[in-house]
Amino acid sequence: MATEARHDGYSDDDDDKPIAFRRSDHNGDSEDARSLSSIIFRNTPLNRRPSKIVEDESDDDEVPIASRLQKKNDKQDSTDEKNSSTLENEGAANKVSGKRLLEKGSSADQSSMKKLKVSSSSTSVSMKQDSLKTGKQGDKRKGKQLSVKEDETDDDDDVPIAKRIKSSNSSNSKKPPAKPKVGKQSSTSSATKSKATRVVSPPSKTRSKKSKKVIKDFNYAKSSKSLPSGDGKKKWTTLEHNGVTFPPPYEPHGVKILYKGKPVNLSPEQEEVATLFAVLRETNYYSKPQFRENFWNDWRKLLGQNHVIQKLDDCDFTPIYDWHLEQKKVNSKRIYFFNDMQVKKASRQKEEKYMWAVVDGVKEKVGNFNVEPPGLFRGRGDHPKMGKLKKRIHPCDVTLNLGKDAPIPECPIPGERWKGVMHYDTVTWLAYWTDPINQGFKYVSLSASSTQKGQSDKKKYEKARKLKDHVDHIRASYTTNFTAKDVSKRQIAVAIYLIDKLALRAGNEKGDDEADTVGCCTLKVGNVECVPPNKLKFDFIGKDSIQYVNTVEVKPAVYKTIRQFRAGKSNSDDVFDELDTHKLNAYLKELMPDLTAKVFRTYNASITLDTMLRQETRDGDVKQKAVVYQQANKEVAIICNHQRTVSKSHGAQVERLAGKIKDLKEGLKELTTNLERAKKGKAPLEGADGKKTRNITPEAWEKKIGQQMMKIEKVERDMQTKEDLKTVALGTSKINYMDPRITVAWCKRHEVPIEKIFNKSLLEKFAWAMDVEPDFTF
DNA sequence: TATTAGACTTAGAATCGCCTAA
DNA sequence: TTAGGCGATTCTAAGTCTAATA
Repeated sequence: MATEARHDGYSDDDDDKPIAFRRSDHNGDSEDARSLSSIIFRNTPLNRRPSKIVEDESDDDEVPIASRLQKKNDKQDSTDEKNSSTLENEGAANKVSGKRLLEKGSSADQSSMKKLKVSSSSTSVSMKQDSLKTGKQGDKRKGKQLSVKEDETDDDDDVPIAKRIKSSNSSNSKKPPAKPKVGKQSSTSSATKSKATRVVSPPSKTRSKKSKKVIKDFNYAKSSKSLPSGDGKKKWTTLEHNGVTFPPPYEPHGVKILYKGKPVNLSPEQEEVATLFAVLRETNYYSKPQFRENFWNDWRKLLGQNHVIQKLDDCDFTPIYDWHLEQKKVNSKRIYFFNDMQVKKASRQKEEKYMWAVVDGVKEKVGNFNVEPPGLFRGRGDHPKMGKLKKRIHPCDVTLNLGKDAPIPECPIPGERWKGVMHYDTVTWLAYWTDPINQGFKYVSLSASSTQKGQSDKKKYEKARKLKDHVDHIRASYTTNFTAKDVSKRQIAVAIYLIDKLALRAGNEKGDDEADTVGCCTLKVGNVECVPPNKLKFDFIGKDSIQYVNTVEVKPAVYKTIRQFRAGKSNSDDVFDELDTHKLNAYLKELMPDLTAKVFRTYNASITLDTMLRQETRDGDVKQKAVVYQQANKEVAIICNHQRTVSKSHGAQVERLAGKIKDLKEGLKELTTNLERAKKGKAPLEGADGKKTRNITPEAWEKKIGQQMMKIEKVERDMQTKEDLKTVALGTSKINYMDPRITVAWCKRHEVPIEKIFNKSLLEKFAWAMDVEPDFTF
């Protein structure tokens, strides 16, 4: 069915291209290749995988993204067993078409499509009553409260058997300290000397009702007996850090807003919130009714019912906005003054203390040591909570995670103290507080360049590589089930097909207090249209309220099944009404250990990159090779639907380039005329600026013409690239989906300095991948 | 079995800061 | 000197997924 590929949302532009991939003359073992990578690359044993050569498939266009990429050149490489062994992708390099729309207007209405979630409030209320009564609103979350245990002796009874088995099997299950941690504060801390920080129980999902007891003395530190959550595996043995920093307190500016044209006095607290609103004047939020309503509800609480301000629409925030612009201007200029540079340096030095943690004796960078400042919630899309006031976080909201013997950091705000300290070695976070908007947790963790994150990253890509060995079987399995009698089975089969073929996200259920977005399992009838004879047209709002629009040709059995699932339902009904992500992932685990829906995205992204780089890389300079990489990166970004908004200046930039092309073309015309004149022995014409042009030989004019044409080509290429990438975000796939070892190996094979592809941050993040052999295959 | 807390990854927007051209 | 462009970095929202719990 070779023709199908042309209709399933992928183009077959490459079909008539010459077989592309040729190995560089330098293999990875060459001296050149080694010297190239002398600093970053170190040769380590090849990460070999079982050899597997798959013969051409007859039905490639029905095969999901990755496998549709061709392996034309594998045979060329077959002398290199390691390199050719695992490519299994067929057909032309396919391209997802026609889905680069940021506008959401055409998307099927997803509102009122949400399922009602069954409330557990009745049970959680009683739980709350039994639990800790610290009186802190921030402790509450979804029917659960943080507890601080009073009696720690009878711990294991509270722990489920499965968890206890795990605990006894690993050293990481060592119980948290039985003794209170009082007095573990830094000796320099005056605030914390007087008020001992509590050692509280963690936000553990293993905590049972029995453990939830009221702490009588807030200042009395207690150890936690609750077992940690996370995956239960030990993440560290010793952990030290200096806590987190807080934004400076609000400094009132005294600029008055106008109410019905008259200046109004505001208290510092009221002014602070008014300023948070005023500075957003040039954003889309400012005019959104939902944003304004939520802001007004929260601001009004601060103003009080009897305040002179009774209506938001009668407020004029211009004076504060102007003040804000002025401040911005002043601040941008201040940097040029020596004193301000000094101030900046000093503040950096102050931050330095919080930038690092010591994990098992190794100094690691902390990712986000600054606590989020107060603000107005900026939920994406049509988030029902947008505009709500995000209150200021204080040290008493923040719980730290530290090694048992680590000193408790001094609280950075004099007179205040941490909410608590725990010693929770099966999680990676260093601190957390409760998100005042969504009652979830906000974590402070190590940076992306840390060993911990690196290992986790590597594990992720190894799992995706493993999928390659199972994917044929998985595809055979879901294909068989397209016609299963059992509806659930059929729904699982079709859902996995879509996840595999289109790299859709799993699609968890969402609540009414979240933006109305969908993924595969939550697709509504209105999101999928059947276009005869066998195409599906998708139009829905996905993660981050980014629209996904795509029309693809699918297997007739899939088309028929989707039509059945839609039959007799309204637009707001679920397509997969017998399916959720739990069932889907449970099924995937039967096919491959630890397999979940998201692994398909990583797999498809990485295999697409690997295959495209092998096919498309030609001899040429580094710049040309970098363009090939960018093209492959773009392909992956399109598959994953990674979009960005068009920059405000895009139009002007393109216009400028168009003007440049026009000028260059006029110049070319002049050059051609002068060439003709030179051939006839005539002097060249005057330049456009009226200046006399030097008389040169026809050969010299020809050379100039060649150079001019190259200039034109370059600017035209730049303009095209700019246009092509105006809505495509390349970074997300580079950071999260494409196995960095593919990139590193390709750089080694083709003598492209890795710095041309990875910036400083990525080099640090992917340090674990730098040793890969040049013949690494995903 | 369904629900959801908790921990983590993934995501686009906003901001920063360096460079270049006018 | 300034403005603008643009890649890098920071910020924090919004997903996924596991396992406890009702």
